[in-house]
Amino acid sequence: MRSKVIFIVGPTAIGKTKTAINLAKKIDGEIISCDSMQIYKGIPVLSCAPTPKNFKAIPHHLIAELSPKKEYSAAQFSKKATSLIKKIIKRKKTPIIVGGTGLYVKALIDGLFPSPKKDPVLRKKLELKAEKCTSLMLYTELKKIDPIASQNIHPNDTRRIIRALEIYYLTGIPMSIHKKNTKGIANTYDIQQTGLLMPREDLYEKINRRVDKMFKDGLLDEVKRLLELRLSMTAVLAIGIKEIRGYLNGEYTLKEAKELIKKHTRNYAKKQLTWFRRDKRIEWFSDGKSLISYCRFGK
RNA sequence: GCCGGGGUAGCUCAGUGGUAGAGCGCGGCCCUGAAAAGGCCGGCGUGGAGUGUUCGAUUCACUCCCCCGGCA
Repeated sequence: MRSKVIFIVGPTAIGKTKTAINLAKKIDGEIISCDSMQIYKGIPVLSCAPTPKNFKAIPHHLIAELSPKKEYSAAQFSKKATSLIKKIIKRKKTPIIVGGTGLYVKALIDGLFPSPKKDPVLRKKLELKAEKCTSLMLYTELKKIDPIASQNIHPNDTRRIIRALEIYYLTGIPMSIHKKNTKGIANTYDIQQTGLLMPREDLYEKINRRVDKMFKDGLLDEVKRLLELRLSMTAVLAIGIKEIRGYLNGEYTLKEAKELIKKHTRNYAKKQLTWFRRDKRIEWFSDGKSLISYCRFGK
């Protein structure tokens, strides 16, 4: 019989962390964070990471263990998480993957094809080309070498065009061919994907309240400290950093910075919902209790 | 009360005698090594109310209502 691996996904602020901890207590699980920001050290408030108190009750992984000076990616996550799952199952515990970073979930479940890391030199070259000759030119180039992949990429989406070209130039094989050879943990384990959902209006309200609380919990000082470091390209993208920097530079008031953070977090939640809605394997629940009960006893 | 400015999308506003747009918001979508990123699509409207002029009014005229300044 295949071992069970549970996923809890959903938009930010909906209560995944709390639900996961309650579930872990009931089924003797260990939590793996599937989140592009919680991996970083020194940003507990900004990333809304579980508190050390939670850590004591339930083992947590991939939280606050990477310097914000370092980059992180779906591939790194997938690799780390796959090996953690193996270890957790060996200990006769149930892995619970919790997080809102949709691509990371997909990378883990369905796999990433073995592909080259980003090549900064080649990328720079392509970026310069895009700047000089417009992205349409790169798009035409991609269309020639990989017509299938180009169908799902918009001519304006320079970043995605560059990645597809990069893969081709580094491997000699078009991305769409690579894509057929992916294997994720879905081949090895019994995946149970669950999600939390609530009316949009309520969620936005909850997000607004949480941002207020983040400020009370010392967000401003945390970001000030962070800004003294040379942040990596990925860490610097956490919602809250550029907004607070704008305030510190005198571009707008603290109140305005706060409203911007709320807005950007709401926009982020919306994008997460679009991403997860697409995956028909997810079982949705409107509260943590019914999710937990489903994971324990089935429907 | 008088004088001036203004009432158009959820908000801020543009424009036109042939039933309306922009930015933001909001909604939908795409997606493999930056994903809290990047990209695409959608106007969501009783044009303050009414009367008149006109083939035709959101646009012109008049009356009323409401907001903002100034004078009383």
